[in-house]
Amino acid sequence: MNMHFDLAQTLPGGMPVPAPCSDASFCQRCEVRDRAICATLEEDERGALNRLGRRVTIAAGQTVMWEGDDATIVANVIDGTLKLSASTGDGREQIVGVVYPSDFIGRPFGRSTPHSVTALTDARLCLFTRGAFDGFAREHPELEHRLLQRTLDDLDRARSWMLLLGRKNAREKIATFLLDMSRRLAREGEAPLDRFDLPLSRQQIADVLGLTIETVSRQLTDLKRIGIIALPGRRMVEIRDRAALLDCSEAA
Amino acid sequence: MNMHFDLAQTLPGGMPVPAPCSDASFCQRCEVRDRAICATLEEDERGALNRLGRRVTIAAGQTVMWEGDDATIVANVIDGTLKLSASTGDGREQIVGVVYPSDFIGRPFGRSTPHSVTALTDARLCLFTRGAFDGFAREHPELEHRLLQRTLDDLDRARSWMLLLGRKNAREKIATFLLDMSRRLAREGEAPLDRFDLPLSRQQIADVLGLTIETVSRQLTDLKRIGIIALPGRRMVEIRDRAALLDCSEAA
DNA sequence: CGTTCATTTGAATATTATCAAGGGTAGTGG
DNA sequence: CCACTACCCTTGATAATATTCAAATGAACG
Repeated sequence: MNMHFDLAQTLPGGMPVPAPCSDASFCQRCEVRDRAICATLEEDERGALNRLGRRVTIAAGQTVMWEGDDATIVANVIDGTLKLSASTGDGREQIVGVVYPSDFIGRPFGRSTPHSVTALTDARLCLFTRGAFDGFAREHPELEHRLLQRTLDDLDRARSWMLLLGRKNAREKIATFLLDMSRRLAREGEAPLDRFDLPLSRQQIADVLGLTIETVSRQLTDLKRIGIIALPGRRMVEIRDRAALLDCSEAA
Repeated sequence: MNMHFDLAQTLPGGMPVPAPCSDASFCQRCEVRDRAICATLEEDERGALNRLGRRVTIAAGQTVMWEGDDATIVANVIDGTLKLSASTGDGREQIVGVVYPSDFIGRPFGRSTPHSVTALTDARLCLFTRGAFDGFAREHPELEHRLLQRTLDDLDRARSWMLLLGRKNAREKIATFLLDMSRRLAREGEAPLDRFDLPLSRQQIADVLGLTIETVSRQLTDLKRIGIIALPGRRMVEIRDRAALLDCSEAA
């Protein structure tokens, strides 16, 4: 059961597609209005962009875009966590990014989507068709500038992750990952968390770090054994000795 | 012996800094004028940008920017090949990008440079101070758009390299690397080369692929032994069986 | 012709992956 | 409320792959 946009765009997985939100109050009530790329738009311009977008709800596990597909949609993440992933012909997977509320997903100004986008939790998106978004962006340099800033940040992050993938050992990878999570899950500008719920399963952590699930499990157990972290629940992590964990991460 | 700009900007390594090229003909004769980000600017705007830039020559091995430094300069690559690299505290290095003529380097709109930039060959740059470039870019949406496109492409490339670093074995890494080189060294839009000179030493190849120099050497020797490639010289590679090499690369 | 540096090759070792069970937990239905 | 079942995670033993250490080869340069 696929539903179709009136714009002849299709979303995989048969998720409910609400009517266009012609009501400008959508943006005024938007949870990420101060952080998403549309934050710098004037009130009336934001209204115009809003009329191009659609609020969409995604169930955990649903894939929004497939690697290699024509790039037909882009979106702001309003709520939830999603993964960006690439995979080899024989099914090995690498998670190349994890996105959170206010992040932007999809590939504007290009032909095909270079990686899959899959919801890790239930998620809500503010979805645009490529044609509509690209056109609007070209006419609004302020929006493109925000998008550029975000893309530059993403690139920095991707490249620093390349150092992890290419040159760090399992222990260092896990330590770096935990510290990164503790920072990213904290509220904007606040101190990193010492206790948090991982949004990822062990397998997904392995896919982020280029390891196997067994190695992830063993490394976490080891860090627990030596008292650097505690694991109060399947997905709960507590950093008990941040300095020691930083030592393990061996970052530059 | 460091030389200083009159704009109080410093370039490491004591490379010669020519006077500003107030002569607009610099751009008209520029080798990369049709491909660099300035390509879409109007003639007079390009002249204005030109007056902000300086032609700089870099010797092979020189580092133009250091990881973690304040981001004070950006540049177009006019000629030569440079590497972008990150490293761990104990000196392991990962090359996170290789740039060629017409590429853009540096981190606009940000505080610090996330990775080092080092010349692999002698190189010529069209160099701008951050303040001057950022200001000009903000006033020229067309330029920012080109920069956005380039950054999006770089991000795609970085992420597909993450799949290689995290999930491919040595054989696959080497095969993917050779195919990538044969494509990137071909002229824009032309068929991939079957024979080319590597711009990288064995150690640098290792740093790109997250391997050791010995593993790179062994894999190349093996590929030669089974007749998929030939190695006519230290740095020369000939692809003798592209289909087989593609098989080895196991890309999605 | 000798020196130097990059590369290749070899042998031993280390790290991580793979294969194979075994435990825990949550959710389901009796 | 208590099995039962799935699924995820952990643990153990073994194997594969790449690294490390060491030495030899070879090309480039003065």
